[in-house]
Amino acid sequence: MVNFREDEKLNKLNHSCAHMMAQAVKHLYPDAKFWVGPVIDSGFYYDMDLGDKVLTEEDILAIEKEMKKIAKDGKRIVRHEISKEEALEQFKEDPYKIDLLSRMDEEDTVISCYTQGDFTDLCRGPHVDTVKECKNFKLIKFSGAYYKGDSNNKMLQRVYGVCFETEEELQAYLQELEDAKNRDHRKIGKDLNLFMTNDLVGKGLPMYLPNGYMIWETLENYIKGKERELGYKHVLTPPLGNVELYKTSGHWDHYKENMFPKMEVDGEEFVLRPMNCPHHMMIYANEIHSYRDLPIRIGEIARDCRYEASGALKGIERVRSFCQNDAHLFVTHEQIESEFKSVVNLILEVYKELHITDYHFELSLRDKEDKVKYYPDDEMWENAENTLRKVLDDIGISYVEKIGEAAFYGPKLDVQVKPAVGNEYTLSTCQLDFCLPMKFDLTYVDKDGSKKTPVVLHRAVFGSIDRFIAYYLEETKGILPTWLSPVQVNILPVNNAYHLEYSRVIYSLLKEANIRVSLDDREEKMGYRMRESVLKKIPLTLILGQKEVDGDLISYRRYGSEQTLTMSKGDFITLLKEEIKQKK
RNA sequence: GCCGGAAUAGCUCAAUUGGUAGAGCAACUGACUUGUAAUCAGUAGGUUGUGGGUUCAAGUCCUAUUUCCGGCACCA
Repeated sequence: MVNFREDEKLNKLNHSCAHMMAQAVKHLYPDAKFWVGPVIDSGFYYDMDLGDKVLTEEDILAIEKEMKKIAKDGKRIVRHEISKEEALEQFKEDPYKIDLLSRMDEEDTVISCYTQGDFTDLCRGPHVDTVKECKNFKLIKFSGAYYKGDSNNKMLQRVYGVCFETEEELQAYLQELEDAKNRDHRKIGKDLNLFMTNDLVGKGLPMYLPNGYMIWETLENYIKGKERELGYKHVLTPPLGNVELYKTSGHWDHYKENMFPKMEVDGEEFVLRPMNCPHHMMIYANEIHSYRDLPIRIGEIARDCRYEASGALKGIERVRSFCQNDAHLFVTHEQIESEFKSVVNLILEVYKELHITDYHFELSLRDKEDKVKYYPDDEMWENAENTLRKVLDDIGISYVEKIGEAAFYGPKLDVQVKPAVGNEYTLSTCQLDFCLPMKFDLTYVDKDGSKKTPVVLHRAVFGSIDRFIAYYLEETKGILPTWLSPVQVNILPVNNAYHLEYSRVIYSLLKEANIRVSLDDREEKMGYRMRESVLKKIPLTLILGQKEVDGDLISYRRYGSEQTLTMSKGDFITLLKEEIKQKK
């Protein structure tokens, strides 16, 4: 999908279009005041103060109409410069402009403005030459947005739009947006009967249906297998714990607002756990460890519950109860590098095997100024951050550094992906932590007999299984590879009277070979059953009729193909087994 | 949580300015006995998310509430 911010031409065009929209809004709402109107990856927006006015669908149409008029009129966009003093004087009635001007550097004594017809706005530019060039635009969506992104502030009106050089490009883009809705995991999940929610159970609490759970279980077994190969030991811990556990870890202080409230039982206070690190810390603390035991790798498919804001909930991507594919690696300082590398390599390997290609790495660092959120130990942070940088440079993967995105206990490497609809999110993560081991007094006995504090790596390859399934459904448009498909083979007897018996034989044969197989023996026409098989996106549909019975053969049709191939039973099973093994 | 929008049969959707809640698919029954994306006929299916209100009359208007959707804020 096109990126408006990175594409130089589109960036300029969309920025100009944002100005044109502001001009149209000013025509319709003369008292309108404007905050910022940047170009973003998906187009442009403008944040506007319209007093008490809240925009409606009709208003947006009216703004579009006014924009068309302005574009048709085709005024030139003219740049001119004024001094900061002049600017302060000119915009003294506009608190938003004054705010912008006050944020500029001391050295910025000259301010640039852009004027088109009756509209002037402060702006660095650059812009296109005339508003005529902005005629191929569309306003996409609108909503309230907090002034300066702070929920304590007033809510402004934000309108999003896109602008292209040609009408054809615009239409193609709008079509892409439409198509994206069709691969939304919420739609696929409903269509394929993968998961559901129920008001009586509660919002943000998805339930996996047999098909969805088959995908879940297959992914769980896959990742646990990978982890076992790397020496992870899996454990099972309860989804709640004493609130003291979280006071000790620091999570209570940092996140109690986002936890389900504590409950009292027999004089003790419990919380549904928002994460399972503390449980794993206690498992480590359960026995004395020698330096010879490290690294110790504890893994768990662990259920956590978080009180996510109601407005944040989305399908199975953001929920209030989910399962992390979590693990904690307890290591010595010397082992940090190699273990961190091993985790990154595991992530890369899994992505490769699952054919995930559209992702990028973010190195999330602390904000040095934020003394509240981050554990106050400069040396620790410097060390941790430099270690992560070194490993990433060694492996040779590119990443962007994000200041202020670290966890309160340490820096982390996040793998970011973008869903069909909505904002990008973290799929996998690996976090370095010098902090929790100290808080829980974790130790190991070193060579010289002294007690040392281990370092912990928190990591999740499938951040949460729920979210991973959401992402994978969107990546594959619901057309899952055979190894992950809830039903791998669907058998259609041509005529039950003559071919059902043979179909049952093949069904048993596949079942014995551990293939997930179904037999559609309903008294319906072939076309009807074939249609359903395709709609369910079953990878392989077997057609068994007289030809197959006589020759002891099978014929199959692959999803997405109209070809039918015939081969021996044995060859088919071999082919299938290989395909599943290869995760194609 | 905040700003807006939506909610009609299991699913996808209809229902003039307020005036008898419908259709297709799915389900069920029967006929058809089938070679690659929908065989035909019939039956059943609803307190229009929920609670109040306005009205002779409410799916439609008002109000509260729940859930979902689009953004914002949040995301250990």
